[in-house]
Amino acid sequence: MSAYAILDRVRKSGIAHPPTVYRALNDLMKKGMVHRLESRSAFIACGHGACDGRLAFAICRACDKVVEIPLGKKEQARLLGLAPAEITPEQITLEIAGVCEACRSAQDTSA
Amino acid sequence: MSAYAILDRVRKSGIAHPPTVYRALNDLMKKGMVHRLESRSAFIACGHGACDGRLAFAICRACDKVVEIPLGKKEQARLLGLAPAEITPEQITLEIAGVCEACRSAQDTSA
DNA sequence: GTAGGAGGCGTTATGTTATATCATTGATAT
DNA sequence: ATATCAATGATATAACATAACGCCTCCTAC
Repeated sequence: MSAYAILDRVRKSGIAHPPTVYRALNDLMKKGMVHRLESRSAFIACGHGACDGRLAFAICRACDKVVEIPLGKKEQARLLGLAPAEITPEQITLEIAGVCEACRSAQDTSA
Repeated sequence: MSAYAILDRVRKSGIAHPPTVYRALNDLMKKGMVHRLESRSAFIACGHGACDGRLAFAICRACDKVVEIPLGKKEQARLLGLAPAEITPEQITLEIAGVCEACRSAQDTSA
């Protein structure tokens, strides 16, 4: 969901302004309960309640379905290792866009 | 640079409105001459004139310096392979945030 | 050559995402 | 009780992006 979609939802249950929503999202992200999809400027509730490790995401470009991909230590290390010597890596953003099974089927049908 | 930073620059050399800039950026991106940094909502000129292959980026969180990281076929395949069976992967977004050497030194000095 | 239409470009307007800033409330120590 | 500071609430605006329209050019058919 976008931050403003969230805002619309919570308005019904009380007051809410953009900064309130963003503050809540930031807190939840610190706790690993919400993740941000950089390539979509959107947010998603963690499917596991809370994640500690780093995650990648697979995102359907048609229906926006998102699948979390936990990154093992080896994968994390490998990804961090891609950074040039000049930049000490700290954080990984990995998002894989594609088409999910359902949308691919729908596409075939319409074609 | 952000799209609006570009806009400010080109205003001096004539007319420019946001859609003009975004259209130009989109064309240049198709040609591989400009890349978009999803995690920053910003754009960068390709350091190589033009890239055909997929790229990752390393970005200094302090000074916004960006280093392009060409992804070899093996790395691309490995990254695409992280996608779950449910989603057929098409595109990779990989951005590594960190601190560059210069900013790390500056930090040490001030500490 | 000129009427009609497709596509590109400039422009206006607006939509979407995010944060700076100030006010208010509430807890804490004295 | 009151000064102080932190957390929350609210206003306003900044930053990023695109929808939609009109004009102009260029191509084509006649």
